[in-house]
Amino acid sequence: MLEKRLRELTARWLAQDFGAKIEETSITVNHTKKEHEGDVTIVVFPLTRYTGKSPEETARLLGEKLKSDADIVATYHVVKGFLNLTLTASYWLNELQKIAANTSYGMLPSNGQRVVLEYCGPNTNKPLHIGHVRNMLLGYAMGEILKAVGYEVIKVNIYNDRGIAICKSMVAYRRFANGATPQSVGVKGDHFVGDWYVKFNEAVNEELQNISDKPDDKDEAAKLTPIYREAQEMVKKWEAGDPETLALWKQMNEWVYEGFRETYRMLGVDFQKDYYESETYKLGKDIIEEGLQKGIFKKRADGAVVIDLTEEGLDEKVLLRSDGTSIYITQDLGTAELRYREFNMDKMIYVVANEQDYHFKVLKLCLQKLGRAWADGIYHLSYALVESPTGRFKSREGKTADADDLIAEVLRLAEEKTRELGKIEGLTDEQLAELYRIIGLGALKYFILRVNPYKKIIFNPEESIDLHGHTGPFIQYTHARICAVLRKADENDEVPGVFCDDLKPEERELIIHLTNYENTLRNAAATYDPSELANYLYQLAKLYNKFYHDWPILNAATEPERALRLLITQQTGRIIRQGMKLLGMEVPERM
RNA sequence: GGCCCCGUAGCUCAGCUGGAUAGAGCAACAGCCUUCUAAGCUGUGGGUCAUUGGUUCGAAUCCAAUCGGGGUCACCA
Repeated sequence: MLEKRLRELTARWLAQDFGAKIEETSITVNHTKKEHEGDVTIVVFPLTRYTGKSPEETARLLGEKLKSDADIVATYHVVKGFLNLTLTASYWLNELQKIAANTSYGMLPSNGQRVVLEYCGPNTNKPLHIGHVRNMLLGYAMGEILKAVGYEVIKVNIYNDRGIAICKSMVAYRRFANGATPQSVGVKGDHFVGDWYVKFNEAVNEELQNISDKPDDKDEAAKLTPIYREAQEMVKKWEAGDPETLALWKQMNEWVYEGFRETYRMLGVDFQKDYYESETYKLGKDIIEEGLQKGIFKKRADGAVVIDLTEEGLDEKVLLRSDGTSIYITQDLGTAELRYREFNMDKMIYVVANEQDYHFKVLKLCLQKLGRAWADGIYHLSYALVESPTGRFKSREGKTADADDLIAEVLRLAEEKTRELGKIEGLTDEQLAELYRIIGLGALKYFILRVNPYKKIIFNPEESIDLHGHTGPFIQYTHARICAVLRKADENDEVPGVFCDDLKPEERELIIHLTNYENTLRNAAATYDPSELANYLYQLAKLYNKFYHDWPILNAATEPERALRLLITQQTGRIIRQGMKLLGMEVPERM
């Protein structure tokens, strides 16, 4: 790699001419800023303490050295303490050809490591909302990026399928539905069940009016209503294994899963394994026992098991209820252990909202204290909420937060815009529907993925989904353009052979950017941040559009120029397609 | 109140382990389609990088404090 090589050469120079031993990593090699001439820049300020010379003189000496030693350096310029190197055209041409010849460019060899990636994690009492969408897009993209850099990835989902929430839907259904089904009323299963959840809350409010002398706290008051008590009863019946309750529970959850599967398919996300809280909620008690025996956990006077994390700057945390039943963290401890036994993974990533930062700190600490070496590989991919311009999306606030509605809306926008532009003659209805889907989802997915996960997203339903500028469709459009060029090139049956030996600035920049692709992937994986890839692809598309605008490709003045530009075009298209795929986005061949 | 995260152009966001005159998009205005897709390209205006202090050759970036916004501190998940 170029930067590494320059660092080595610089370090060797310092050693030979000045007897200085320095860490290669302490030498900064950057891309040269636009306003200066050059491809890469070595910052020489830190080197002056070894050379004992001024920054300018140091840069000049190093420049001379590199120019004579490294045959890839064409010229150099010194600006203050910056050494700007321009590499030879043949170096860049060679890099381009290496990329073109490498069929697995952007797919690094296996690193022998396995990662379990948990994402989505919905409750089964209501439909998916925009928060889940961010979660799923992040989780899916992260998984694909990790695969690309050499991990074996097992994506898993966890369903919170039991407890008071689903029982509320069940109670309302039993009371008011008269045996209706999603099929009978023509409603998607998860929405169907969610509607009964809403109905439950309405019923609570109605019954509340008949209760005098109720507490000020609304949640406390609700617990006094008959229908709420019925829900609590149902939780107990469920835990007791009452057949009738279990049957209804299974039926309603199955409706929900059917609905979820449809949304997953629409978003293009997948899971290799599902976990259900109803199956894992009792897990973890043996770990609690182990912790007690090792003296890491302790039993409080009231019987609850706790861990003291005050030394780590946290609090004392309850891990098991005083009545001996599991709570969230108990089962998460158990599930983690279970997964390690099943998969023997090197890393486990949880894509979960940042509200649970504290929980995952505790979880990781507990496992580490228990001596689980693999716990070091736990990473909480924490992401911030998606908010409306007026603040947090409330599930009751309306349609805008619902995942399915959101998807439908972006598809509609894509169709409207595509029709308006009218470049779609000759496409069948199926092809058109496919195109709207690709573009609409591209807009939505890119909008969410381009933002750093730890930053909150302000989502304005009216304005946020754009098809111009820094967007998914912009990148998709660039790909469609590239395809159009390549189609026409094929017709003329040209064979790229000889290349021209000088590079236009736009060509040079594109090639440089293409050579950064694998590094970007590694970075995105190491920082668990798909937005790095998203922004890289935007830069790439932008550079290509500039190049496309400024230089004729098919009608280039000379054959070597034409061949070079076609190769650049082809490789740019390839990286766009690949990178977008990792982010979960498709690219059309025309639009 | 303790702890955690965020604060960059009117709006939405980049800015890699400290490096040159802080960048994109949207919105506004002005241009570019007899040549490969104008969902594009070019230009103009727009900034006390929340504030103050510190670290050093150099700070949007690191440290501390302050001010704003959010989260969390449940035997909920």
